Amino acid sequence: MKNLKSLLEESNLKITPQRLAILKELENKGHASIEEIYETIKEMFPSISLATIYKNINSLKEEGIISEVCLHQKPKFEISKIPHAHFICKKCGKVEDIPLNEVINKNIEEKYPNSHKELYIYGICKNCQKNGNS
Amino acid sequence: MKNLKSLLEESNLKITPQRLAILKELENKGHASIEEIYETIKEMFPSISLATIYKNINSLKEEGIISEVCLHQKPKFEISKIPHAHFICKKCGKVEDIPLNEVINKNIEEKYPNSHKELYIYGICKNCQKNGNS
DNA sequence: TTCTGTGCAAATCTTTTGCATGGCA
DNA sequence: TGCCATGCAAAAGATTTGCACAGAA
Repeated sequence: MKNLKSLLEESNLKITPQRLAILKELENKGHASIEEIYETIKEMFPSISLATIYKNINSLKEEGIISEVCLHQKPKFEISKIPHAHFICKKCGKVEDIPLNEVINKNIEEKYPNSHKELYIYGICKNCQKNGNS
Repeated sequence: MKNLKSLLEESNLKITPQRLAILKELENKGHASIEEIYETIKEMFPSISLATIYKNINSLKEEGIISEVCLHQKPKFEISKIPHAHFICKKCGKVEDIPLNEVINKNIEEKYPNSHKELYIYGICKNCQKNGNS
């Protein structure tokens, strides 16, 4: 509980019971969706509003205190082809196919055998790196 | 155009101009979102409905003709920590942290230097592999 | 006391569904 | 001809916004 409070103290966000509850839930579960957070917090905190969860998740993300695990991004589609990895630009959303490197492939196969794997690398593409920062 | 038609012929789906247009758009762009598909097709095909795009994208996905690139999945959040990869179960949605393997890490760094990387491995977790197929 | 955060309600956006009509096989 | 696909409109779901009040600093 101490650590969570200090996360907020070191940011531009005020300490509120709602924010502490959200962080506590994330600490407990490791990963949680908006709904999961809402349902759990509502039990001890019946008056909390979904809008508050959304607003706080967005503030906490902007401050870098929390991260979004499945990058929220419009889903895109492609005609199915042989397995390959994807490079997805976090700024412009462009998707590039990249061949599934043998080294990576074997390495993951060792760790997660018999499992359909899909590899995504999120980054900033060459173009966006040139034109503007962050 | 010939190949696209045969994709449908070999499936349980009927050949319609709308479906061919969607596949053609995906072939041209490589990857496209629902909106992008809709906007482009509407130009030559003003009467097409967004619902038709959605329905067809879902049918084409079920037939395995197309794939979803950013797996549509409720976004989840976590307290920010040192870089690590995520294993995400495609069935139950559970997220597991996995350490960023040195081999993988270096390998990607060589290919995509100076780029904030996030690695996701989508698969079926041990639990779901046990309980039921597919 | 000041200013940010909360909670409600409404607005907006995204996706799905029902149904009558149209078109492929 | 039979049945699946389309297009419209409405429904359902997800997320954002505006505003008045409450609470943190």
